[in-house]
This record gives sequence, C-alpha cells and structure tokens, in this order.
Amino acid sequence: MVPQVRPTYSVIAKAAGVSEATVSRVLNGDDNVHPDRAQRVHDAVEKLGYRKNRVASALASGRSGLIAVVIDDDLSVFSDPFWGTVTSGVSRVLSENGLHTVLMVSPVGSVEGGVAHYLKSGEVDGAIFFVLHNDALVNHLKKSGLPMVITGTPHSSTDIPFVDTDNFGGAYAGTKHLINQGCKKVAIITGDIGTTAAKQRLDGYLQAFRESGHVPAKGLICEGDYSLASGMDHTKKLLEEHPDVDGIFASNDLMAAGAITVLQDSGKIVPDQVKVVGFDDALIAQTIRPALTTIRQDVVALGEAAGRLIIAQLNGEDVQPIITPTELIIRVSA
Amino acid sequence: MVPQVRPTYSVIAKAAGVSEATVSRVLNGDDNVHPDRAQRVHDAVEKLGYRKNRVASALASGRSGLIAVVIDDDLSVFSDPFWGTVTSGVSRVLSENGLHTVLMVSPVGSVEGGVAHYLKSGEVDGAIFFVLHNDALVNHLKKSGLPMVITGTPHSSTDIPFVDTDNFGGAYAGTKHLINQGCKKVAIITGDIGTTAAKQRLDGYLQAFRESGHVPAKGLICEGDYSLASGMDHTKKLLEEHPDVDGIFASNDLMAAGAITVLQDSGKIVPDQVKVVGFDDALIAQTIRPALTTIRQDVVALGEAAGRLIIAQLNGEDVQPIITPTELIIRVSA
DNA sequence: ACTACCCGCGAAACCGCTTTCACGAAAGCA
DNA sequence: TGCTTTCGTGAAAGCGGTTTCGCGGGTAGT
Repeated sequence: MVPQVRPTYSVIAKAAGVSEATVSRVLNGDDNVHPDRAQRVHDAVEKLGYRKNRVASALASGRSGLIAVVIDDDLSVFSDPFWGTVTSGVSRVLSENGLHTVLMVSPVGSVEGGVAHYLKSGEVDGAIFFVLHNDALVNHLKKSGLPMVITGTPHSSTDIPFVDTDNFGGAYAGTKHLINQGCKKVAIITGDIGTTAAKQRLDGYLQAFRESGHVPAKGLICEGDYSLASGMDHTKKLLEEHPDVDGIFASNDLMAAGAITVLQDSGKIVPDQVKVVGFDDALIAQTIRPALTTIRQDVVALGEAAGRLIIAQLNGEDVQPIITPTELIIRVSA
Repeated sequence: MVPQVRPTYSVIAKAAGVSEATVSRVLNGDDNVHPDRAQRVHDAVEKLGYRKNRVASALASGRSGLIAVVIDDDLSVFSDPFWGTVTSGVSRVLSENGLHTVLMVSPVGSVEGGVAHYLKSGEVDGAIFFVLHNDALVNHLKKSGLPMVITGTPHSSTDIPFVDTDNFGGAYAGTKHLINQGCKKVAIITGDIGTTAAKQRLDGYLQAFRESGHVPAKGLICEGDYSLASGMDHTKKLLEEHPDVDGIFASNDLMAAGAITVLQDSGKIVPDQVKVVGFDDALIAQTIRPALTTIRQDVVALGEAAGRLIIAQLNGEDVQPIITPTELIIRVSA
C-alpha cells in the first residue's frame, strides 16, 4: 500500500543517502551522477512510490507540461466529429510524452483577449490551433517564443509550422478519377473559399482538369460553403446551365450528398449518367445510396502529427510542415 | 504596451504601498481589507497589467484550477460527435469560472494505472468521467475526496453525483409516437446493453409497449451496439423473421440510419410501410432521406450540467444528480 | 611535482504565491 | 477607565521542486 501523504525530494534524498539536488538530477536524466547513487535514488523512488509534483516542478523550471489546444470558434465546431477526432490524436501523442492537453474552446477574437493572455502567461508550454480564422493571433504570439502548431494551412505565409491534409493531392486524385472514368464535363462545388483548404482543393481540381487537355469552363466552378444546402443549390443551377455535366467533384461529403439527392430528384442516374466524388470519407459517405466515392483523410494522423510537431519544438529541433496523405476510396457513385 | 516581464506580487505590493500578504488578500477576495487599500491594489494591478501566475498559486494553495475530463476509452469515442459536444459544454462552463479543462483520453483499466495516479496526485481539482466502463475507479477515487462527476448513469448505486439524459423518457416518447402513428409491431434495436443508457432506453420502450396493451415479443428486441453495422444487421434479421414489422425504434440515430438503408434496399417504403425513430438528433438525422424522426437530447446542456456540478462541489455545496430532458423531433421517417 | 581541468556532488537560493502568526489599534464591555 | 475582543496588517515560513555556485578530489598536461 502506498502511503497516503506523498513523499517529497527530502524524503527520497534521505532514503537514498544523497542530496535533493542529486535526486533532481537523477529524475531529470542528468548524466553527471555516479551510476551507484543513481540506482539508490531509483530504488528509493520505487520503494516509496514517489511521483513528482508537476506543479512544483512547473514553478521551479518554468515548464508546465501543458499544451493548449485552442479552437478559435464556438461550440458548434465540436459537433463536427472531425475536430474531436483530431483532438484525440493530439491528446494521445502528448500523453505518451508526459504532457497534458488543455482545451480552450472559444472565439479568439482579439489579440488582447483572455485566450491570448493565457497563452502568453507561460502557463502552457505550447499551443495547437484549430480553425484559425486569421493569422493575427499566432503572429502576435510568435514574438513571445511560444511553440505553436497550426492545424490547416495558414492564410498568410508565415514560418509557424503547420499540419494539413493533402488537399491539393486529394482533389487532384478525385478529379482525375472522374476523368479516368470517362467524364468529359466535370464540375466542382468548392468549400467556403475563404478557407485555405477549399482553395487548395480547387487548385487540385484545376490541375487535373488542365492535364486532361481541357480548359475548365467558368460555369463549372461553383462556390459552395461546405453545407448540404449549398451542395443542393449548386447542383440545381448546374443542371439548368450545363445539362450535359457528367461529373461532379464536391469539396466535402456533405455537399456531395446534396448533389446526389438533387441529381436523383431530377431523374439522373448516379453513377451511370453523372458521377460524383466527395471529400473526407465522413460517415455519410457510407450511408448514402449510392455509396459515395470519396477522398479519405486520416484525421487521427493529422492530430498526431500536430502533437509531434509541438514536441519536436520543445526539444529544440527545427520542424517542417507536415502534409498527411489522402486516399481515394472507390465506392459506387463514381 | 504591457511590459515583457510579468510583474509579481512584490512589484504590485510596492506600487500600492502595501505588503504582499495584502495583495494576496485583495486578489483572493478576502474581505478583511480596508476598502482604500484594496482600491490601491486594484489600481496597481490594472496599471501594471498584472496577471496571477497560476502555477505558483497552485503550488502554494494546493488548488490547480484544472479539471480533468477523463474518457475511459480509446480514440474511437471521439469520432462520435457526441462526446466532443459534451466536452465543449464542460469546457465553456469551466472557463467561465476560471478553471481549465484537461483532457485524458485513455482506457482507464486498473485502479493503479497512470490515470488513477494522476487523479490522486492532486494535480487536478476535480474530474469528470465519460463512458465509464465500470465503477471501480470512481469508487476508489472517492476515498481520496476528489470532487467527481459521472456523465451517464453509474452502473452501481453510488453517491457520486452524475448527469444524464432522460433516456427512459426519451425512449418512452419515441416508442409512444410510433404506436400513436398506428404501428402495431414495433421493434427496438438497443445500444450496447452493457451501458446504462442502453438499458434505460430499453426500459422506456418496454414501458410504452406495455401501456399500449401489447406484450413485447422476444424477437422484437434486438441487441445492437450503437454502430451503423449493427443497425443494418439487425434490420435484415428483423425483416426475415418478422416481415410484418411496421415500426423500429433505434437507440441511436446511427443505427436508425442503418435500419433505413436496409429497409430501402429491401424495397420497403419509409415511413409508409415501416416507420423509424432514432435517438440523439445527430447530424445524420437531418441529412438522411427520409429525414429521421428522433429524440433530441441537449448535449451541450449535459456538458454544462457536469461542469456546474463540479463547481458546486468545489464550493462545498452538496449536489444532486441532474437529468436533462429530451424532446421528440418529428421529421419524415415516422 | 605543480598548476590546470574536469567530474560528481551538496548547500542554498530561488520560482511566485498563500497562509499562519503575532502585533498594534480600534472597538466592545463591565 | 481598565480589560478583553476584534480587525487590519506585515513579516516570514512554507509549497516542492530546479538550478547556480563552489568545493574537494582525481586526471592531465608540462
């Protein structure tokens, strides 16, 4: 049975017959300690069930062992399983490295708000940002030297490391697949074009299109906003203005689902007459009929990459952005 | 411009012409300070942009300001938007009260594991549990006096406060609705029956069924596990063994979606021939066709309730379990 | 053999805030 | 008026680690 009151350095030091300084050295992996004494310390730690008080350690060393995950938005974000999944990936990597995840869900607003203060106050050793609406905060924070990672490609060019899905490559592969399946006239319904991901997916589409030797017609590029409704609306318009469309690449599965619904309502047969490809491999891709061909992104891997990037910075390594690969999942719709 | 190095009590004390002890009293709401001097302290704090160092404060006071959210499971949990949403509700209430949420996603396993140690070590002021697979850990922890809240009804009777959705009432209302719509033979696909929520939903179904004057046939009760696949499998089996089923109550929307998919694949028309009701009012309930009639639970409210229950305990108030209400959302499927 | 280093180690200062303790002044009571 | 309480306050002792500094002894260089 482990004793009720937790032992401190003083107890361990006494038990091992060394000074507290030596206990600290041993427990922090300082090599300059004679192996025998180190062993005595380890034995004492083991025997007494010692566990370091992280708070005291944080105060003395200035390192808290806490990494903030800040979600620059309101509650609604978490209703999308995407960010929850990323978070769990982050959390796992961090806890494997003795760090803890502290969650901050709040519109970040100004550079002077509560979140900004908290991050600057040194109470966390690093921060991972989700859904960054603009780069002002991170650029401001960068000056304070706080290790940071952005999830998703930043808006402006900045040297803050980021992790992102290969949006370009995924969209390229999806569009290419449509073309390979014989589609001659492929439209795209983009996501909210204010997001970098939507832009990159559009670029991937354009690249595949150009390589096919065609010039993308203006009318085939529809600016959606990731919502089901926008997928439906744009498909309706598309059908009116370009009745001969035979392929639709949607920037997410939800819009693809909207497209399929409208196509079917209009009597088009998917995939025989019009083929549809989505992006994300969300749950709906499996439940909709016909099952949706889509681009899968490894969401957990994205979170893990973010965690690793923070840890690398903590270790003083220099880091490069990480782009995680996507995979074309062929089902029925294309 | 706020100075780069953060001021400490010593600086504030000097600026206000009082002792550090008085600064501490003022900043912690101790009343026994003369209003004039308190004001001087407040002025100095304001002027110097002082913010308390939480780590030092935690070390000295033994209160860390951190509440653990422990999810006794692996990453897969977070792919369900449910827990992410609850978490964001918790997070918001806590941060409004100056507390932070630290996330621990890990199968808790034994009472002696890392999570248990962490919680016992006094580094957090309280803990909120999600997806508790058994009560051993919380019962063990209770002895240490750590404030705790369980999300979902505990398995055993224990006096640890919990918050839960009105599973029974929701399932009762959903089943009743099916019966009121004229269904004669209503099946249920339960969730993982190892969870208390699934049991309570089953009870609600049984109650409504009994009240209708019928005796629930054994074959109409299908033990699912909340997964899409189980919804599909059980519906297939149901269709074989009871081709005359005309109502299905699924314990979550995902299984309801699976049921609808299978029904349609089998040529059944929903809701004309078979009516379906789900539970949760997840996103899929709106996107699936026909749109799903379901039981909405206020998931954010659940999280907020959990947060408030922790805070109440921190304040030494005594607390009662909270059951949040559900609401029948009528769409197309029933 | 003598100075110059390096290594392993303990003493002690320190991180920034909280809290106990004791003291003088003001207030209550007889 | 004399004595006990209460109130407001500062000094100082922690909270439990980390880290600087310097010392003694062993190794190296010449």
